[in-house]
Amino acid sequence: MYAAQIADLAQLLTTAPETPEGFARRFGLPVRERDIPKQHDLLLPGAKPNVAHLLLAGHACRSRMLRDGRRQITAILIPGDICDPEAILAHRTEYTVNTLTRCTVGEIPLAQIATLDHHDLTANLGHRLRREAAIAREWIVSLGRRVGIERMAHLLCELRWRLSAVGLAPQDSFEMRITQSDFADALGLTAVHVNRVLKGLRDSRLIHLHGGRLTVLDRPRLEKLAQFDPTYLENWANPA
Amino acid sequence: MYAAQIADLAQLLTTAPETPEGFARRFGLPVRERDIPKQHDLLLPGAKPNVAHLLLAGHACRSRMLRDGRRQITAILIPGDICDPEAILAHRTEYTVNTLTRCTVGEIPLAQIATLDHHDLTANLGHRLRREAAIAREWIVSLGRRVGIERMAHLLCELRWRLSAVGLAPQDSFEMRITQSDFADALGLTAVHVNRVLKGLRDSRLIHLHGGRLTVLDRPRLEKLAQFDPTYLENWANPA
DNA sequence: CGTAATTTTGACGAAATTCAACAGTTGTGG
DNA sequence: CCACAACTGTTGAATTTCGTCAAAATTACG
Repeated sequence: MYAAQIADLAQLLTTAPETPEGFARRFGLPVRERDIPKQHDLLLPGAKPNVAHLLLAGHACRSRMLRDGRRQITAILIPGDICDPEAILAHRTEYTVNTLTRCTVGEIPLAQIATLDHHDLTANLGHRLRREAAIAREWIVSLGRRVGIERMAHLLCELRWRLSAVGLAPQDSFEMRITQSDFADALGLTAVHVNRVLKGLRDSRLIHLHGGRLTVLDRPRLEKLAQFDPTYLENWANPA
Repeated sequence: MYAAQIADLAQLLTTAPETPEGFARRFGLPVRERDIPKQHDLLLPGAKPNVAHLLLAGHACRSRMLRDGRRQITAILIPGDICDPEAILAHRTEYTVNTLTRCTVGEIPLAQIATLDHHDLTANLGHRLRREAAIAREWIVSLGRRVGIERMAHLLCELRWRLSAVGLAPQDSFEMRITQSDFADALGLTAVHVNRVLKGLRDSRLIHLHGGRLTVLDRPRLEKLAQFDPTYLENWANPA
């Protein structure tokens, strides 16, 4: 009975998230809204959550810490992303999720999700997981073969694209309150070097960054510098 | 009718691949064996293959090339791995797959796979894809936050673990005919630096490398240097 | 409005790259 | 089976990219 509804979940890949009430009305799934402060843990590795976490507002990340304090962010989450998609299937998280800014997350009970049509559910989640895998591959390319400024440029291109896809980047401008230190942990650089790299992009008149809002001033030139090819983000319009 | 058989496909995650005849007998799937020379393309991005490629022998990789010739390997494939798991679900490859050594691949017609129980198939493929995603996350950590020698140590720990899991690394020793230049493209380093890093590991008596065979001499110390935590590879024993 | 967090800048150092030359290995055809 | 060519591995010196340390300027926040 939920089959037609959950199939529409695909829509969440291409539209901005909404209020829990609207979500519940559209998809027949109860969502409990919760606000989390910035720089807080949302999930720990090995957790067995009984709710799925849908990011409604703010920016979060998956990250891993080495014993000596070095930290690497493995994914940046934006509104519309599910923080722990594999936990829904495997009932166990693999990583830490923490907030980068103040976040609003929607909690959907796994018991509710289990009542959905299994075929549609795995199709939708598989879809998201393949998309995330494609993004991870491109991060590997960035970290391995792009120099600092190209790496930053590529991440900004990716974020602009993804935010734009959910309607959160009008006029190539979007809210970006992530700390330079967090950018560093995502890009495999130091905070100091991130600062220099951002200055380079500003001096080249490629971006404008002020008051937590980032504007891409010259998208073609930024994408050329980053060698950004959005193919890996496209072709995900709808699950089979 | 194939349900029980394909469920056993999980076994391929934990046993060495075998001859096409044995495979066909065990799983009821026809496999055409094919030999590919080293450094050859096996799949190109955007291809719509009508067979799935199971690596039976040798080493291959997924890779991406930037316009200026820089190349990054995003995954190393060993016997038992499926080269293009998402192509089975999405009917479209996202990346290039090329051989690093001479390879034997088993080709399984997608039409045959389509006859299998859908639930078991997605469970098995989802399983593989989640495992690969976990490996990709750890590569991101390596490329972002480990220095050269740690990066190489970590990759060798990963390969030893995975090869051991399919019975191809007795006494912590395994065949490794991958070029230093290919190691470089996997680790985000230059071939020259890979050479120095390998010399460092040899001089520290952590590994022995001769005649295409790599032996881990001091596994605890190598894993400590790499901060290798195999959790991300474990817990994949069987799909749900 | 004051304190903490973050950003910015400079000087210096370490990790990795580039360039170049040479040695060793592998593969091939005569 | 040898000779040769092509590829792969090894090493040194100079250079670049990025990191570390430190301090000042700016911004965010209770």
